[in-house]
Amino acid sequence: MERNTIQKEIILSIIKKLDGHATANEIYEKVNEEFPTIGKSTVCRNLDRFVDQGLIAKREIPNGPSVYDPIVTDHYHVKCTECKRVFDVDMEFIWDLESSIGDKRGFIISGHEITFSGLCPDCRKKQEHR
Amino acid sequence: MERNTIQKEIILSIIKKLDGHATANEIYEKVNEEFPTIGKSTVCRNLDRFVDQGLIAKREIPNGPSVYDPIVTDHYHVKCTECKRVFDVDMEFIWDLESSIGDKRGFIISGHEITFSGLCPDCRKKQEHR
DNA sequence: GTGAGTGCAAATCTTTTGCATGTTT
DNA sequence: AAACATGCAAAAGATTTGCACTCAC
Repeated sequence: MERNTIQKEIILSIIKKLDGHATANEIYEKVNEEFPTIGKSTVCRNLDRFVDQGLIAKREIPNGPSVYDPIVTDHYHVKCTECKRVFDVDMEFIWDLESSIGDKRGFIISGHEITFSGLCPDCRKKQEHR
Repeated sequence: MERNTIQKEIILSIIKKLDGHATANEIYEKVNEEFPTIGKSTVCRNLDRFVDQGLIAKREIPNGPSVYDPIVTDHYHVKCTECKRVFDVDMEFIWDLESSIGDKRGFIISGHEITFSGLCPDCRKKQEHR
């Protein structure tokens, strides 16, 4: 049977409070401020558990650490090529995207991710100032 | 001035010979068979250089090592949820996908990747045998 | 001869794992 | 008390970097 611990409570409350997403490490650091003895592995383990339970979503990002998201509905992301931060994209989710695949060659498709790359407003401004 | 070395020649010929893609490590191992003294960092450095030169493409895969691809034209990929291997998808590249984004919020979009997830035929068969 | 390129080891970064200890039920 | 969860440190996997040495030019 699953047990309730203070660690879980704090980790979950930190994520639910996010306005965007955060990496496991960022979450660890925030949790650490409130609860300095917590271990990074506890954070990672619980994040994965919350994902399994459907409480939060894990967004796997090309060439970078995954981010955890309090919003579990499917949507897409942009990753800034400069600062590597990840943001939500304002775009309809394409539910039937897999129907665009011609020959599936025996694959059973279960989902998809779209990650745009681009320059975020902050980094663009920094570049203009040069 | 850029110099020609045997290492570069071998690495490039190995990739160009691939029928799919391979991770830096897989390429390193193949190169190592022909040229046992080569270092892994030389392989990684040269792969990145070839990408910059447009000779090959680097495909960044969610939650896994990037794969290098002798085919530089844009296309999409499927990653098997079991064996984690990456395959090409038979699907038109959506050149104007970014026009589907509503509010870009100041982002300058430069590209996108779509990675499907699914079960490859090999792993499916293995599951059926149980 | 000069400096780009190499090879090695070490460092980085993210995530996972082994295990003794602590805590919830 | 028994089982589950935690905290720490170490491991694992991918990639990068520092640096002395080598070799292509």
